[in-house]
Amino acid sequence: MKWDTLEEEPCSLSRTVAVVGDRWTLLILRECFLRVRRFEAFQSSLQITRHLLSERLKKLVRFGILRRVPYSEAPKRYEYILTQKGLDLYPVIMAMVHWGDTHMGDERGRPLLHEHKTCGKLFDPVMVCSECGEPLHAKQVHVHAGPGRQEAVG
Amino acid sequence: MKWDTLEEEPCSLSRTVAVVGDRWTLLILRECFLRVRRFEAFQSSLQITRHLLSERLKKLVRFGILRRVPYSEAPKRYEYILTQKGLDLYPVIMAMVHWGDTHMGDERGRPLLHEHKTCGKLFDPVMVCSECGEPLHAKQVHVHAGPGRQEAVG
DNA sequence: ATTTGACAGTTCTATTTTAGAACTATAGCC
DNA sequence: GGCTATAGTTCTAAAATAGAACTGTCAAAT
Repeated sequence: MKWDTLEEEPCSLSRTVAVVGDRWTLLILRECFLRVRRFEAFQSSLQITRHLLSERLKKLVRFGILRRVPYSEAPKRYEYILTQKGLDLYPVIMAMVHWGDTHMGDERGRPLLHEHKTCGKLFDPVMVCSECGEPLHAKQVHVHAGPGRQEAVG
Repeated sequence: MKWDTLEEEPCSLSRTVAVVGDRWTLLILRECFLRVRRFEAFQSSLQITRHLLSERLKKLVRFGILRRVPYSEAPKRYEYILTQKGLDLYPVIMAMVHWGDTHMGDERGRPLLHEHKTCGKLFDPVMVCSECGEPLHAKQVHVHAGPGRQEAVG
């Protein structure tokens, strides 16, 4: 497959996968949501090679998910901060965390607990229907072709 | 990094990424949710090489995300069906689809529309707090170390 | 009875990506 | 001048992926 054109496929999943669909990118985003911002900090917490980290950060900046912001003038140094587009990936990351909590746990219990500051409680993320508010399940959803596609895939 | 031990890291995101964190696996799962079940069907709709498709399907079966179910005795033929563990990946896929709809769209509009059979309406998936039901935003969440980890990462 | 086609893979080589380590560059501090 | 911190770049070796061809089973067509 031509990964360089994946982002133009008439499929929103493909387009998302084109941008964040690899191991390192997802792990880098985890660090971003844990407030990591600097090259050295990413590198040492992930043990990613400097070369790949550099590449992935450039790509995330290019797609508008991170902003490269100077924090020192001399020498010039930058940090990488989530844009709104990047912050909007939170449900993707949290959905993966929740699946891992549910299906990949061990006897030691959860690695992290999440507190919702708004209500003060420890929570799990739940995906609901924007219209009726009920939790979503794959079997209750029917897919239609939208305007961005000729015929439905299934 | 040692990808073979990623699934044992004390981090639910790492563990999830270890299983579904690559381009082909995510695309294969999309097809699964669109009711694709057979080797030839995956191969022709994704244009994935047969070798990689074979590998990825084996891996998904090994992790209990797909079940390999015979549908013909002679010749022996199998199809791949989502288990409950696999169906539980729906929020992950839908979160990615929704992000793509929101941030990677073009002038043609959405490729697919989703109808919630329960309420009959076209919807978007929304991630909410299990405790108070409010939509989740990264900045309203505070992370604590859980029992499965010694010290918090951030 | 032999050929053709469908299906579900496996095997092989060439190309691309990633890992791992070393190197570059700027500037502050001792 | 030498040491450290930070943010990269460059190089070679190893691993993963692409692309095409091949295998094996059986049914249906010739």
